[in-house]
Amino acid sequence: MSPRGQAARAVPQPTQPPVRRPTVQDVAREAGVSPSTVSRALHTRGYASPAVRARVRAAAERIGYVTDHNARNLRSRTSTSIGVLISDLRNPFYADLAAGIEQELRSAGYQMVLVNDNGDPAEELQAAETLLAMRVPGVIVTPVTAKCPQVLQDNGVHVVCADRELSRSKSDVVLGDNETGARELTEHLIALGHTRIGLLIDETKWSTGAGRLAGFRAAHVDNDLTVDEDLIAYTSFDADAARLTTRKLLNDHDVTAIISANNVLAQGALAELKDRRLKIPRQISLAAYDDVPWMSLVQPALTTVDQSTVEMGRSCARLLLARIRGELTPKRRQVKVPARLIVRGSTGPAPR
Amino acid sequence: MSPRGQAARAVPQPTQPPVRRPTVQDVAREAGVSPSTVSRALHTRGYASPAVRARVRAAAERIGYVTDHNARNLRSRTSTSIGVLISDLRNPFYADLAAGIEQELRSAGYQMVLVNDNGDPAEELQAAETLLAMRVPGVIVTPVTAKCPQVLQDNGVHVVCADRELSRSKSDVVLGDNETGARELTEHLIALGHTRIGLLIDETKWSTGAGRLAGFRAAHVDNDLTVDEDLIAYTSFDADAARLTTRKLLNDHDVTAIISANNVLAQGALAELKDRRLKIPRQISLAAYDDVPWMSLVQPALTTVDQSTVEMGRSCARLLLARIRGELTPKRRQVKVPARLIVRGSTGPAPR
DNA sequence: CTGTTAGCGCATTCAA
DNA sequence: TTGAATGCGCTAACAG
Repeated sequence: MSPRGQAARAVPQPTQPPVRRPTVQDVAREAGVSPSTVSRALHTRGYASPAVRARVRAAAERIGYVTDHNARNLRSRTSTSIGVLISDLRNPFYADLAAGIEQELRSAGYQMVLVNDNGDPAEELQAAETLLAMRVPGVIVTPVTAKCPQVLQDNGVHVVCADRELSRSKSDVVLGDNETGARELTEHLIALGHTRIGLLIDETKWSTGAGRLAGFRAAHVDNDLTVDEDLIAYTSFDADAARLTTRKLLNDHDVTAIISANNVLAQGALAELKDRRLKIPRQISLAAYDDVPWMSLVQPALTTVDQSTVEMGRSCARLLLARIRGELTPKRRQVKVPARLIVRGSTGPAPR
Repeated sequence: MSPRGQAARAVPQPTQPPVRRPTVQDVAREAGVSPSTVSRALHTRGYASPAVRARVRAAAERIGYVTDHNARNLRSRTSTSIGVLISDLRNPFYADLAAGIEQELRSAGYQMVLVNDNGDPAEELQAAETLLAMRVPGVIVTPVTAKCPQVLQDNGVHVVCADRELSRSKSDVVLGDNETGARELTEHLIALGHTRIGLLIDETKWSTGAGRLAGFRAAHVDNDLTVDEDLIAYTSFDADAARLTTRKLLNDHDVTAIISANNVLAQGALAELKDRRLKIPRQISLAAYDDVPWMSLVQPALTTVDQSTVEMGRSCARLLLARIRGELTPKRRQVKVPARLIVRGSTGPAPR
């Protein structure tokens, strides 16, 4: 194996020759027309008499003809495969996002090539190159690095960034309303009398973390509270780390409520609270950004912000397809998907 | 839009002509060799002197050459795209399965085309046709209908059925050890003194449901208990239905424990138990087949059977690739992934 | 080991 | 409205 670079990419194996599949030639013979007529009858709008069209389709059906996308893509320099690059399929957020994307793509006749980049810049870039090789017309990505969208766009591939944007991106983007969502969540707690609220957060460089933090701050400001910076607990992106960070937060400070910035961190926070046998919400309130199913199953159910993740995915797909079809002005589009506060049992009045 | 049939399939839009990308010709010129030498230097093993190979790769890198998969696939009659057909990406079971598949495929240089068929035979079949059009060499499917694997195989596409098999399938298959898993889970309850155990199950026609039911029965037989058929509560496949079925089960029978046959049904069962304020496991024990993350988060955490779902996905991919590469004898392969009992807090001694 | 030739299956010119 | 000719970009034969 070569060490690196594009030549390292795997290549088709000497697979046993697949069965010979019918071609337009075969259909043409069967229908008694020319190959080009078959092509037009099957796909192009206009340019084929209804009679011929019917005959050709019948013939195609009869002999089991199925268009060869490779040939079609090669010739027409288009493709109906769309690349989707996400960070972690096992995280319900990304799974929902992908589900929304796939649904919309499929109903428009497109296919989804899904790559899990594990949030790793190298894998993300490698994936981008694979998608370039596939000549996909567009990619939806939850970006890790600006370089990935960059490379794709430099090669004429349309890009929609999903969930977050990095610095000054030139691509279309679909974002959740992180600031509003976080503000409402924080205000909900403040309204319950909480003044010492811990924020468990993993990153603030992406627009997601930055927005949620901003909303958290804004809620304080709007209510004449000052944010105690020590209550902003920066942690790593996994549940175990979140648990340890929560432990430290509770040891060092007397917070009456905790907000976790996403669904994964919430797992860690909840685990720690349960471990300490703290009564929720009597002794401490817990709330989470990014509602996922388990949050309704625990007792008490968690107060959360629902990001409409599936809809976010659908939006991404719709936007990308519109772009590909040339239905949009050159101006960069930014779509915002609403965030919705869902109050459940895990938040209550602040203990005195 | 035409009503149905293959001609209805969407076709590439008149997208704006993409940027012109470098071809082997360009690389050849840049490196001062012939196109075929470029091809060999870049991909084929052997048949190119190290010097030339290096020169070609450097040239390719320099001008930003990226292989065109469409052209390559067309010419070589192979493809590195693999179809994956699953029922519900939002269900963590399928998400994990897909994640395992993708991981293994990607590390072997293959791409995953993911289709969510929603457990619908029509969508499944439609997806199969799309994958035929893409000329994928193989497909991994959690089958809904026997027709789907059938159609694919008839067209020379290798198929691996994942998680379950339908009737006498001719395809390779990767299954969980449902019978053993369910037996161990049931025996665990029996050992705790339970004799009236409810089984919440949605289907018994697929090998999954049938296997789990068989394991449930076997455990009873092995322990000289007779299965009360009324305690086998057949339900629909969603959580809400499971909840209603659980309600009925509890109303009509005095079970001391409930086993749910999968992770979705467990949601319904748990919801109903909580709604009734039943103390778990003091008043009733609850156990679930198919461990997913939330089951460790609820209080008490659920006793489950872990299906090694990600590993199951990896196995599927490995098996399929081996088949594609022709490394396997013609004989149909059946891989069994172990099931593992995980005892947590939701199961306890039977109340007297 | 390398270059030349040919053609994968299709959609698109252009003529008729 | 249809048919004939062309070539998308690549790799498999073959010859050298």
